[in-house]
Amino acid sequence: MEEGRALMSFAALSQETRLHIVRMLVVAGPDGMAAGAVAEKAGVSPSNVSFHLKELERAGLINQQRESRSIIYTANYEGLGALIRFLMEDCCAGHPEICAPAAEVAACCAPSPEESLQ
Amino acid sequence: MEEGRALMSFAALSQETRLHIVRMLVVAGPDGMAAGAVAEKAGVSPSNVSFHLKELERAGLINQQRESRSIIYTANYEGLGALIRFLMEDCCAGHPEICAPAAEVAACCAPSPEESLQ
DNA sequence: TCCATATTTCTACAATCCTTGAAATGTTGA
DNA sequence: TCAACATTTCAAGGATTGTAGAAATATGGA
Repeated sequence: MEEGRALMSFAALSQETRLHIVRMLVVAGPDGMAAGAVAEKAGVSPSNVSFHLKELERAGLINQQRESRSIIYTANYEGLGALIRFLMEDCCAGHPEICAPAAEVAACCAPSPEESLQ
Repeated sequence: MEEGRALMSFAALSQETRLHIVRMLVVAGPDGMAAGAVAEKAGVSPSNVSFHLKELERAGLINQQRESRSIIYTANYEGLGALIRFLMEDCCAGHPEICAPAAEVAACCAPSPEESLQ
């Protein structure tokens, strides 16, 4: 991930409403949510949610696609993963002191491929 | 990590000079760097570097300590690690699609305790 | 075609952030 | 005590960002 994109991503996540939106969309999964639903759940006006959604998309953290009258937004897993990786290897230079705690999280949320059944 | 601190951390990292400073301090390791050295290496004025260092400290990403006339800044490994963890578990809800790539990085930069010799 | 729905774009304004240079603070050694 | 050094604080200005509401765009159905 290039630095410019990382800077945009950090800026995108540094705003409360936008951080909430990302969380909501991650939880919503591949089905995503329509802009209106996001606005309602986040408690902001349609025009305001549109402003923030655009910012998040510009940063590569969410995706959009039209579905009839609605526009459906989904979390961009690739973008979010790339940002975490940037933070670990580019920014923190892979320092074990920093990355070790993250490794624990990774270990418990990402079961190894062959035993991902339970 | 509470949300407010995460927001501050993201804001802190969303500025080019500050991102560079964090990188420099991570690389510098436990010895850290004096404010003046940071300013010179980052190519900004003393007062400007002071402004950014304060912001980074407020966010909990760096530490400071006076050493004679100089003030030595060091990366705050705990703070940086906590931010990565926040991004993985709180923000991204531990989604394997997002965290798996991070797990690879973690695996290669954090050797298991009993074989950290080579 | 016309209307209702869903969303975005535009405009204006307030708030925050970044930069700059000057002045202030704290530290050391003569 | 005084001068030099390292850094921070302050004040001012310009730039960027966030918010609100009105107007515009796109879609689908009567």
